[in-house]
Amino acid sequence: MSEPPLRADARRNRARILTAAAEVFDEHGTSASTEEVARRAGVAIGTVFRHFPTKADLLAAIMKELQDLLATRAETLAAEGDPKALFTFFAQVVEHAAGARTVVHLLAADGTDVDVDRQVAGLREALDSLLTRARQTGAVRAEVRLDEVIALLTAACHGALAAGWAPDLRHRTVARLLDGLRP
Amino acid sequence: MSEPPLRADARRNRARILTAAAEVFDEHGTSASTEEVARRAGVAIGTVFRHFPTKADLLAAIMKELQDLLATRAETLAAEGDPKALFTFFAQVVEHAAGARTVVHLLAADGTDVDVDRQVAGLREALDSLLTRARQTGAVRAEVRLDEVIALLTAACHGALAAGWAPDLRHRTVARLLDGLRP
Amino acid sequence: MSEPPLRADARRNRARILTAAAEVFDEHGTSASTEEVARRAGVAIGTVFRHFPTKADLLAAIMKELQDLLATRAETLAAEGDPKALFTFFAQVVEHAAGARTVVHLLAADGTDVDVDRQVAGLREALDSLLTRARQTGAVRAEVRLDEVIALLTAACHGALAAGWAPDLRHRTVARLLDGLRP
Amino acid sequence: MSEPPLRADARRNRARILTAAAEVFDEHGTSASTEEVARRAGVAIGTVFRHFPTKADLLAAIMKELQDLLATRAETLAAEGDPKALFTFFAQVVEHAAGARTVVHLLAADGTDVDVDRQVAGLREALDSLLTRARQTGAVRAEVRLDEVIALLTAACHGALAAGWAPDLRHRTVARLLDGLRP
DNA sequence: CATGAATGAGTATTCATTCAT
DNA sequence: CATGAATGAATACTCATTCAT
Repeated sequence: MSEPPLRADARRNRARILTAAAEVFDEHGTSASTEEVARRAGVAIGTVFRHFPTKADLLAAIMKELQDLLATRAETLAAEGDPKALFTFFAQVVEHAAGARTVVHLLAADGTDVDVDRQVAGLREALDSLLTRARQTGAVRAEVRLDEVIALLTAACHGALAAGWAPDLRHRTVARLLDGLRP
Repeated sequence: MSEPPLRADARRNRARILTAAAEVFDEHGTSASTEEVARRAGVAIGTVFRHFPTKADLLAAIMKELQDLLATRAETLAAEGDPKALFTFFAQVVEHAAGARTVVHLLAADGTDVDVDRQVAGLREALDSLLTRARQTGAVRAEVRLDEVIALLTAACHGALAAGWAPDLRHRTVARLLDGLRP
Repeated sequence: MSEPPLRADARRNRARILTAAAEVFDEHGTSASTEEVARRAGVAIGTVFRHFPTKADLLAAIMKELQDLLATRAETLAAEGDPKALFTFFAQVVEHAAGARTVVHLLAADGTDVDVDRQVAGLREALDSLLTRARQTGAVRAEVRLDEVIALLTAACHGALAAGWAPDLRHRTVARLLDGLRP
Repeated sequence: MSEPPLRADARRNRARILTAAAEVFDEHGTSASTEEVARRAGVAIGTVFRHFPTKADLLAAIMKELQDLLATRAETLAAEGDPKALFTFFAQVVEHAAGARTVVHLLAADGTDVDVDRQVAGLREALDSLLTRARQTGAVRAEVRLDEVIALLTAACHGALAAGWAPDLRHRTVARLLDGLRP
């Protein structure tokens, strides 16, 4: 279970690769070549495969990172206790997605074999807290369920990304989506 | 502009290829091989490339067909004069998207070079009629704009497809989306 | 079952590839690269893979060809009715093996996944005829069984090839082997 | 010639690596990875290459060890004076080969660059003693020469290994081979 | 026009070997 | 000396596209 801690240079390379991969896949989609990732990271191709034995592993690792980031952000918001935190978070995630393909892949399976479902688990809990709080304070209608919220978020991210909504349209669209949750 | 009329067998082949391509790309995504399309259509690979000089051309043609289909359907609904026709159409499109990747590609560019924007034009008009009518009768809030409706539809289609929402979840999610448009 | 007949150029290429492959694998072992085979055959790499979708398929095809050759030769000898035909055939095969790795691979599995056993079937029958005849005429002891003959032939081929026996030694060794079969 | 004596742990590592390598190459053939050898030996890959600068060196070392083993065994048998010791030894070696690829590689070069000929020298002498004794006592025909015996042994080992003869077939085949040496 | 064989650049992955830690 | 991360050449296989039959 607990791997031995990585050597300093290895950890640095792992990080570099992840960063490069996120960039490359954001720019050219997940069909971009691993070689390009290696080039951008400034390492040899073998190094990429030493850290991530498979392209799918690399993709999964990117998603994991992103998931951790989002989950942390959601937890922070939840801790602050603002009843509208759900709306804030929702909008933030969509904003992020507008610029980064990867967010979208985190929220819904793509075509890749990466099993996202399991990875969304962490995010799910965070969203659940936000939703519960919003319901309790009446910011959201009582019958709105967690899976619907996730579905709407997924849809918005996909849309924002794939359709390339301009900022203004994006904001109005998200507003309409959130309107659907209000009492 | 005006191509010479195709020979009967050529026209039949063109149709077969389009049908086969729609199936194949729906099943395996746009990364499916052109060879597979040819196989399914029962023609040789050369024939596919004679009709569609590029894989992108083939994809574009599929979308064009789908666009025509949806536009027609929207116009029919508009002609019937039901104030809630917009909702009906919206739901229908999402249902279709749930089973067919291609709808999604019609509504938003992907990674392919296909210029969808121009293709959505026809659909745009049809949706505009539906929206106008819905606004006039008060089925939809006055400030809801056309681009928002398209954005929501795009998002829902992408979500339904990519996330593979089960029917129940799909219906509830679409309901929430439409709730956002109501007064 | 019955494939459509190949176009003339395709058949020519197929033959060229087989010849080239036999040469290359004889020279460098089965670990030689498919690219080298293509180069030697004067075709592009894709062509090799169009004819033989897998390296194993290519190897299998070579063996099949060789098997057919040997089986034919054995049948010819059997038809002539010489009681010592088994000895003649045995010696011939070993001579061939001395120069060509591939013979050896026909007679025994290697490390490759090629299922030789099934392929030897044809040869087996031919050898059986020769052995039966030899037993009937008393050229070979009654208790000698077919599998032993095959085993000895396998062994001799492997030895001749791998150890690179000089002609003189090869002949004497085969003589000793055959001595073991005589009454 | 005289290397500085190895440190205790270094000597232990060398031995471990040799044992592991013998196992691994027996199981997966010489194309097995050096990394796998390291893993099995419980050392890092660098350690393997420190002891054996090249994969070929590692293979050569294994063979050297095996050669010493067999030579010792042959000498012991020769010392005991049994006229049939040659047969016994022959059978033993083949039995060993049936389970261990490495024996085969000892007796004949393969595709590797290892120069086996020189290595067989020691074994040659031992076999010579056995053969001489057998000839003197009439257990073997007078005209049987040493190189033929070696060739037969080589052949049998290759056959037993590559063809995977079942025990029963193996015994009968060896019996036939030895029959060829008898008066 | 249709066919399907040929092309060849592109991709993920492996592995012997080197070298900084 | 041992470690194990980095290297990068090599390899099997795929696929859009071209073109001779």
